Amino acid sequence: MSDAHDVLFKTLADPTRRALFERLCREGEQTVGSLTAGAGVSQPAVSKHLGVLKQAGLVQDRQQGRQAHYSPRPGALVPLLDWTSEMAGFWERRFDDLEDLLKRMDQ
Amino acid sequence: MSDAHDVLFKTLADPTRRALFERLCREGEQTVGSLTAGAGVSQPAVSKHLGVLKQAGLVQDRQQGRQAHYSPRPGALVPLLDWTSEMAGFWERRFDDLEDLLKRMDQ
DNA sequence: CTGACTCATAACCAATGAGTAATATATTTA
DNA sequence: TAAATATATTACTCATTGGTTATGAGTCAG
Repeated sequence: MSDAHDVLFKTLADPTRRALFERLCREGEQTVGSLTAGAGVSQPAVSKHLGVLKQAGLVQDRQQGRQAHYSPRPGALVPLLDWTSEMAGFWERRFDDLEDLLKRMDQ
Repeated sequence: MSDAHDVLFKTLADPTRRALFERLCREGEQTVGSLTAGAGVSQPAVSKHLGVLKQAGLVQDRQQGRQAHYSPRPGALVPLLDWTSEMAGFWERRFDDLEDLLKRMDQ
């Protein structure tokens, strides 16, 4: 029952977590320490959020010594983009139908 | 602190609620009764979800006698589409930069 | 007017989840 | 080896929320 959309929406619904993901998208790969500075929460909280983001396939990590470098995973947002476009598309189509109907009635 | 993206993601994060919105997008305007049939939950639950969707600007309602007709609100998904495109765009840009760098190194 | 019908609201319960402090693990440095 | 550093994990608390049943408010039919 719990499809890809579910995981994506749930993961991005939390503002702290979404902010972390945004920073990674804007600024590229960063360590947990760097991300913790600026996030308004503790280091364990950041670690947990990164774990959730990783589980959702939104980020990947690379271990280097005692530091963990996280970066956004390209393509992870595609299902979200698809879903949104599809939903918007349904309305568009119905709007076209309505316009067609009105045009036909206008004749 | 709680911006439009927050409301949209939080609202769409619940699968039951997202399913209701999807049905409205696919099939167009429907009454609460019609929506309750098929949603796996009680009528009050559906009403509450519709209230949240309405609060988020994702749907609108129209009263007709004792029935409430709900329909998706066009344009409500635009901020979501924008955000997703923007995030995907950041990676794109960085990817281009990387390619440029590799090309320059190749010379 | 009365009873049936449609939907919203109220009151409550159980589960989820985001946060914390404390601690464990692993790596670098002195 | 011992201390310091970087991150993950554990155990816990607290607020939020999605679900329920019961009921209220409004509308239509007999």
